[in-house]
Amino acid sequence: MTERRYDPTLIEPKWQHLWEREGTWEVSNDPEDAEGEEKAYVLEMLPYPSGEPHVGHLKNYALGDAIAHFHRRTGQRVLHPMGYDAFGLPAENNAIKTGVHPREATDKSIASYRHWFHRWGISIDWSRELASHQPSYYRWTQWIFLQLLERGLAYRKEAAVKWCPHDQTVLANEQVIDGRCERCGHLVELRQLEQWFFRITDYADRLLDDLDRIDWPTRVKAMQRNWIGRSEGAEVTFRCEDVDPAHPIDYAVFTTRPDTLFGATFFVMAPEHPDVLKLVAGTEQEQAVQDYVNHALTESAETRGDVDKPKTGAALGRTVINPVNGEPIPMYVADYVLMEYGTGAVMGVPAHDQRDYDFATAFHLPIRPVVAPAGEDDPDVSDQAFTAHTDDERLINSGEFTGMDAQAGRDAIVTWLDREGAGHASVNYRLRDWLISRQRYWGCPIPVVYCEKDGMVPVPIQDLPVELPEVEDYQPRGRSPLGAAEDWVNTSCPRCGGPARRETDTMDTFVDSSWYFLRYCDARNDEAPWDRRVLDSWMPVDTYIGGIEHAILHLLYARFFVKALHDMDLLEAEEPFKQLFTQGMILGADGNKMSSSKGNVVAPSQIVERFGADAARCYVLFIGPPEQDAAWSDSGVEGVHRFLNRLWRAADELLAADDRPRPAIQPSDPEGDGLTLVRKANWAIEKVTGDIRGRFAFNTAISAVMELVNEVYRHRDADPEARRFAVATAASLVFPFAPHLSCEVFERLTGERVWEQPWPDADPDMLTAETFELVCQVNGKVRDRVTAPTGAPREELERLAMASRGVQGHLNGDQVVKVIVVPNKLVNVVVR
RNA sequence: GCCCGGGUGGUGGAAUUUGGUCAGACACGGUCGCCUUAAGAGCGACUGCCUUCGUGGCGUGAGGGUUCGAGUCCCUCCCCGGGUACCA
Repeated sequence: MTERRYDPTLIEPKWQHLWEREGTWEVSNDPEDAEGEEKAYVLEMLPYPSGEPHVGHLKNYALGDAIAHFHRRTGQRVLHPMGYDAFGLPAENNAIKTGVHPREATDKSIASYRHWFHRWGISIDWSRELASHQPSYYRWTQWIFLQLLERGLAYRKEAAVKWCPHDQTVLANEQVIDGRCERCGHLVELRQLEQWFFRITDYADRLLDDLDRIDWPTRVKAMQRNWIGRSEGAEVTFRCEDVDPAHPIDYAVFTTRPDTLFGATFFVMAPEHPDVLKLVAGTEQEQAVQDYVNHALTESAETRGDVDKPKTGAALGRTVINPVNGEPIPMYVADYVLMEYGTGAVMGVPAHDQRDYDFATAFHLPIRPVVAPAGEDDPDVSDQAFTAHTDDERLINSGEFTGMDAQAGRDAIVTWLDREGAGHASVNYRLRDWLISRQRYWGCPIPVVYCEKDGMVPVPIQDLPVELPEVEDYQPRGRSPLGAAEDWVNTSCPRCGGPARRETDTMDTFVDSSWYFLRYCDARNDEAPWDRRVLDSWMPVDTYIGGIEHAILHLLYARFFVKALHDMDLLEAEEPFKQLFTQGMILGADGNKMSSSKGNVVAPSQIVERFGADAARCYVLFIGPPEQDAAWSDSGVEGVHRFLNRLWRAADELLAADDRPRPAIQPSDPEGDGLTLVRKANWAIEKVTGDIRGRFAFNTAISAVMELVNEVYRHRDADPEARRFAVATAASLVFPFAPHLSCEVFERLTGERVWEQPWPDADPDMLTAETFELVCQVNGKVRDRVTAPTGAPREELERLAMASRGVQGHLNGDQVVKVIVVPNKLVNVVVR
């Protein structure tokens, strides 16, 4: 065979077409086909199609593909599908600007993504492809919505919601970052609106507890725990008898420190609390309180949220009774108390809470310590005693509870409150229900209608999908653009047949992506979202790969969906993603996040055109540990390309001498350089396998193949059969990272399709040499190295070391105190 | 503040499983050589710092400690990145 240059533009399309023609990566749902094979569901987060894919996508899919390929070749039945998260704001904003239907830009972008996934040679089961904007998909998104509605997990309520004045839509709490819209950065306002919610708070405990059952990065788990924010404590009732002693009003507060109840010296309500103005009506405090509340409500979330801001507030001129000691304490309104958390009111315990301390100092309120280290009965409160915590804290100044250990006192006080009907143990969450309505066009319509007679009526399942109507104007004007499609909005009530109007809000796009991994399992099912038997055969996703930016939103919502659907008996799994892998970002060459304004964007298309898909894929995996961020380097890609080229030429040299394709079998009794090569090849098998399995260390896996190839170059005179074995092994091992080159080289050498070959097994006999270099230390310093037989007993190693010249030269006649022998490694002689 | 990560050459990083030699694999960059009319590609050698070149000294953010032996374990601290925050 004539010499051939490594030309990715020739070999890559060749294999891509073959895989496509043969549907190589399609996997059947028929249990008959499984033949006892284990399943592996490998999934990368689906892309939001916008323009062309960028290097982050390349890394994401190169990672997932490597894992999918590895599982296939180790005998697993692999589901590796692809789809598009097609609804969303960028396409819609573009439509507002250009007047072109968002579907057009979206479909164009999808075509581009699809093209590049083929061009990168990602092993996708294309028969399951989906996009969330297709009626055949969102029909089932609506179906799931109706299931949630039926079980009370979807509901409508009027609430103060976060409103983005720029995007003209409400936002979920999770989409508000530092008081600003996560998408456009505008300050978020509060609006009182009737909106749709999903009752995710019902699942707070399970979402928290089940984190212990999944193999996710600790930091993602920590973020979710943080977000759910479970606090254990007690609800305590304070009674206000000032306004009308005949009709006392009870105010509950939540506290995590019921043990400090005797230290409450004041009581504070949030400015939004509905009773604040009622409490001061007609009193001399009315004007001052009114002014303060107005000020607090108009203040931006940002200013108000500033922890370092001095405490402000206004006295209400009323008191409440502390249930434990009957003491009246003054009431205030202050903006450091939030209406959204707990009950919107708190007890002020300045001796044991920083914020209460600051407030008490500003308003000259008494500070009474009630918890102190054992033996201290009069701790110094000027010094913020609450910050110090010791193990032996006891209650002081606490009536009948005085002297109890803090933990026991806490329990005793809660028990007492319960008995007296003045409180009970309670748990609070930071997590709020998920607000899913959006006043935008490009989303999944909410399938309900409003009838004058029957009120809110769900659209019957047989009428799904409620298709998105065509409109002229995509601009939201404080209400959904869907409202303008009069023909669509006006409909008849499914219940009474009378006139009705459709819901015009669409769903948050996170709803679409909360169940797509379920649909892949049975993507072409027209009768149901999935067949449960099929679904259960694939779920859960074994390995899920994506960016850390989805640590809270998407991953929490998807977990909620799976739990809710499980409770409806629609699937077996209780967690969607058994193992999660969060990849790091690829930064620009300057170390900054890639952005067109910085001019540091690397387009994968350019790299693929210049060096080929294999080099591009290998490079993004070789660049560093995949979970870490890494800066792009042009010379780095060249280096990887050089390596692939060297592998190609190593094969080419062999083929130039003998181009008969035949299985590359390990020579039975290699010697000399041949033995070195065979050993190195087996070492590489062991190393690459270990690096992929268990730890996703693709960077070191690739470097091991590089070492093997370097070794082949170092021993060009070795026995050709040993070289053939080494080169074919390198080609086989590099398959998950550079599949095209791997296929081409492997086929030319052996006549076989590499993906049909089982993953190689290392020959244990070739993993250890007969001898090793024994390190001989004296007092921990290396003084000699001698050759010793592998597996030699301790005594022999000790004898060899003691006899070595280096050790003898450093004993200096000192007394040998101890000899440490580490088999197959070293001997350390300790002398004095 | 609280919760997660992390700090190793000029650079990205390696040293996996239970602490076990020689820290720095692999790659980038650099220096030199071969090949070439030349350039490029390719091939090969060297490349932590210091050095009075000695079988020399110093080196994994800083300081302590445990150990025959520490990048790896423990304590104290500093710095960087991320998440979260008047959440009671």
